[in-house]
Amino acid sequence: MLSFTEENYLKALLHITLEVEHKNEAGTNELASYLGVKPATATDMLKKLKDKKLISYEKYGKISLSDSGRNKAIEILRKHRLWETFLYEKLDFTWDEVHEVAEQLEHIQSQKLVDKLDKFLGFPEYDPHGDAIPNAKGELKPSFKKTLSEAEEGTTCRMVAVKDNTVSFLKYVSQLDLGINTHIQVLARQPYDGSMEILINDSKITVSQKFAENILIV
Amino acid sequence: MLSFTEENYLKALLHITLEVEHKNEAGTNELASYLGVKPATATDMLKKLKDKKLISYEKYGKISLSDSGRNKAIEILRKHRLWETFLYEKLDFTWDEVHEVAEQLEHIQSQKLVDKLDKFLGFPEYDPHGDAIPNAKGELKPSFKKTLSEAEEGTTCRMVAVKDNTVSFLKYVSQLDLGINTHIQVLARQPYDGSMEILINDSKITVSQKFAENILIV
DNA sequence: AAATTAAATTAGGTTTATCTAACTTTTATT
DNA sequence: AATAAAAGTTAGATAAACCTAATTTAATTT
Ligand SMILES: [Mn+2]
Ligand SMILES: [Mn+2]
Ligand SMILES: [Mn+2]
Ligand SMILES: [Mn+2]
Repeated sequence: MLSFTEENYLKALLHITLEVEHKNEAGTNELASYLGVKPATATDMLKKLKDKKLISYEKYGKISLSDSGRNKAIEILRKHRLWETFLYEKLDFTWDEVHEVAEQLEHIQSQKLVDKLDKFLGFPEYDPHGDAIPNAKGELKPSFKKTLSEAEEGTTCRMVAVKDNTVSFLKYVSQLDLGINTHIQVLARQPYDGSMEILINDSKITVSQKFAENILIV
Repeated sequence: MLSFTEENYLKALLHITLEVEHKNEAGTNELASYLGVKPATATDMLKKLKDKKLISYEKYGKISLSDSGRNKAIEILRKHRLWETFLYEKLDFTWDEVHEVAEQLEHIQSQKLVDKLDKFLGFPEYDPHGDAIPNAKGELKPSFKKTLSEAEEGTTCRMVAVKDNTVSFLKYVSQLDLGINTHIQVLARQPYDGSMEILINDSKITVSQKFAENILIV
């Protein structure tokens, strides 16, 4: 049985390696800064995770998840996203509130609970942020790649996910009346700073490039 | 914020002091054995809980919960019993499976989650074992006291709770077709060993005194 | 190629929660 | 009242997860 902390290291490695396509490895400092600990602390844990064959790693080398480490990490990701969906769908949490609580719930150990929760929610495929939920077999759909900042002027697209999961970003998105499945018409892009004029629900708004880079579309 | 472990000590103290009416105190060894740790370990924690003013305690003396310690313990008990109810009512867990998972879920920190869960469940008053769920104000109904072993021959009573929460007991109870709200007719009590002949759902069965002492009735 | 910078590790501590073994205090029994 | 037993505490260790400061190795830049 893995500790709470070990699980968080595995999950962090999965997130880092999933962030950039075909990257598949992480550095000690990168991992430490992701987790908010010092590199020395991460080094200690890396030795432990290596002993348990959850990662492959050599002194001064890059880190990558082993098959069993990856499976474990995906299980945790699955629980995280199922719990977020539960909180959002059944308990009326807003999408900016779910993550913090799911960070705790994802560590509850009970295979039966995960399976029953999945069934109770109707085997959802996406969480409230549009992220794919790994299924019971551990299969994870590739994440959406195209951002609003890449949309052509004059086209219409549909928002399918967010890249940034911070409370402040999510609150801002909701405030603009934007959400998963909102249709967005791209009116114009300002060449100077990449800000965009878009039409949603018949109202015209302007968003920054930074903002547009965090909205995923199809 | 209390640690997982500190919470478990408070909860244990509440359980011990609730077990016997007007007892309201516990000993170090009693507490340690309840928690499955050594008395020396408990002594260490007692100093810490005293410093935090969660218990009142003097060296070599008895332990009792302070008001704030009791409130904290009742919050945890509330969460425990709400989660048991959730697992039982919404996820189709059996009543012998819920406790183990609730032991983990009771430590999730989110006031909003507790309130929303309570509402989602329709503000239940009793958990799957017939134990009262403390309400949002921290009010806890007194527990049932009369056991089947005390029922008069020839009378009919209704099962309202169980005293023993172990998996083996609960499974045995279900197997006998007994559950919360089952009506029980007491046919006879064997003077030799206190075993009882009872009628439930038109079938006659015999249960031991030990068994009857763990069935609470009205 | 040498020097500089960045990345990672090691050494030595701290805190929390646990243990064993030895000791002290309290309670019960003769 | 003396003794024995039970209850509880203290001292000293260990393991997990973290830290700072110093050091080593690898990667970049001149
Ligand atoms: Mn999340
Ligand atoms: Mn999410
Ligand atoms: Mn329980
Ligand atoms: Mn219960």
